[in-house]
Amino acid sequence: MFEENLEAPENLNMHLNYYQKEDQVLLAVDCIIFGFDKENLKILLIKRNFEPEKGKWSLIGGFLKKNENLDEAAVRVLETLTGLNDIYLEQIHTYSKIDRDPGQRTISVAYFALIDVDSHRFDGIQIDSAHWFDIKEAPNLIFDHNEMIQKAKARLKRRALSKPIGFELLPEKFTMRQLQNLYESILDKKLDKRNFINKINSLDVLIKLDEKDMSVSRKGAYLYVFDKDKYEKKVEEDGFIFKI
Amino acid sequence: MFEENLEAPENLNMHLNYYQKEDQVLLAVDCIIFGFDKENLKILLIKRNFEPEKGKWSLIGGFLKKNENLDEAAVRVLETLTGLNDIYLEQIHTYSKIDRDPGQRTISVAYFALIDVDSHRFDGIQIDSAHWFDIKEAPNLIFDHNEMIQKAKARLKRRALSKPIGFELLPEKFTMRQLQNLYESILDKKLDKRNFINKINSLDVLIKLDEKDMSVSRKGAYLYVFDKDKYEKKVEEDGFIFKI
DNA sequence: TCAAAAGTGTTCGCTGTACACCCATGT
DNA sequence: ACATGGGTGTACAGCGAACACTTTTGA
Repeated sequence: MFEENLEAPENLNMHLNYYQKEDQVLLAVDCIIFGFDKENLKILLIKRNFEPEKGKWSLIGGFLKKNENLDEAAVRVLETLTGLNDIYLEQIHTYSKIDRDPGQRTISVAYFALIDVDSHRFDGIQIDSAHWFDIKEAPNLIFDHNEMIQKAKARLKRRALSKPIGFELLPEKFTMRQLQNLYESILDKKLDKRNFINKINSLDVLIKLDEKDMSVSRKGAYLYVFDKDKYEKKVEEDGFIFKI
Repeated sequence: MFEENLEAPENLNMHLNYYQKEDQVLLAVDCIIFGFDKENLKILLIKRNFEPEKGKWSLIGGFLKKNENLDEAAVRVLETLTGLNDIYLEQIHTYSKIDRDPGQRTISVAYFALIDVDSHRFDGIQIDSAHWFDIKEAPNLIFDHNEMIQKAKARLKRRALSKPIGFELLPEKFTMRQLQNLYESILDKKLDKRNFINKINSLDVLIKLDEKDMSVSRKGAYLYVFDKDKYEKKVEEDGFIFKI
């Protein structure tokens, strides 16, 4: 599953002699993977099938390798799990409590990732014990992973209120209702439909299509796409800041 | 993380070998120490007296030890330098570019710290090559330390706009002008005197003393103290958020 | 015809911002 | 008397928040 540790142990001893005693530590990344299924905010977890804490739910993670930086390690871990490599990733915090991992002193750098659940059907999924949980119904996790999720949720909220980050979680085409559902999930509160739409429209970064999504209502709802070019031009020109 | 290696001691050793060969790294902390001298925002730097990059300016840092977590390491580094141990500290970001330190692969966790320059006269200062620079006039730094400072400044700005963090940087008693100077330094823009005072007063977390600071003007300026109890009570009761 | 979701504007209060003059005192 | 920084209030615009009814169409 995690193949960080599969090379020959030649210069192992050298390093052992120098650093094992005082200074070197294991460095891991753990990914808080948020998803959205057009209805609710989800989080991707795996069930451990090994000891300790076997059978318990955990974040996806892996160890940093010598030839990569942390961002690259997070991308690799994510790609190993999902087969995807074009995912929004952001470093959150580094956790270092001495006994946070009962097995061995391990420092872990938490990342959060945003995925559209439906568009990415995970053909490349490597771990069949992975499961999407509604963010409200996530189980208790091992180690300090609950704490990591709390921080990631706060970060997501903050990001959603400043950058149009939500669009990373949506399919290319989406309805206003879906966008609103997403923001309600992230902010964890109900929003007024008219105020929300007025606000979004005033930002002027969406393109309304002629197409309708007929799958939910009889009347059908217009589909929109995010106009990334327009958004980036605005950021450049007037320091435009997305704010809901 | 994932310690597949905890079932039996044999297993453990096997994995230990793997880890030491591949995964262990040096972990450092670097501190961005902000100070305020009643006039301007400052940053504390030291001149390196060892290779590599000897003679260049750098942040204060040190390596994580086995018996401490990162927060404790940051406290220790700061205390070693300044003799102070009751300082506001906050983790910012972890830097891991492969060749960021030409000497050896080192991952560094950046912290920012807030100190009132005048109240703390650094009797315990250990490194005589330390120097306070005006934030606008800081020299070029080694490695990725410039980048760290940029992020720390952004974090300080954000914090100053939500929590009354500025009071960490001020002496116990301060004038409105000093508080405004501080916020102008942090936000890097001029503020309107009347609007600032009105805003601060409406927050109702300062106590106006009868005492005046006569050192600057002929008229003298009233001194204030931050009412921490009142602030904390407000946070509890009405989820009060400091916002300037 | 009815059920279920989509779509659409206006009003009001608050908050941020712009702005100018008198006060107290030491020299 | 004057120079220096301290201290004070108002008016306006823009934004967020509250709020209800009509439209569409498949069943």
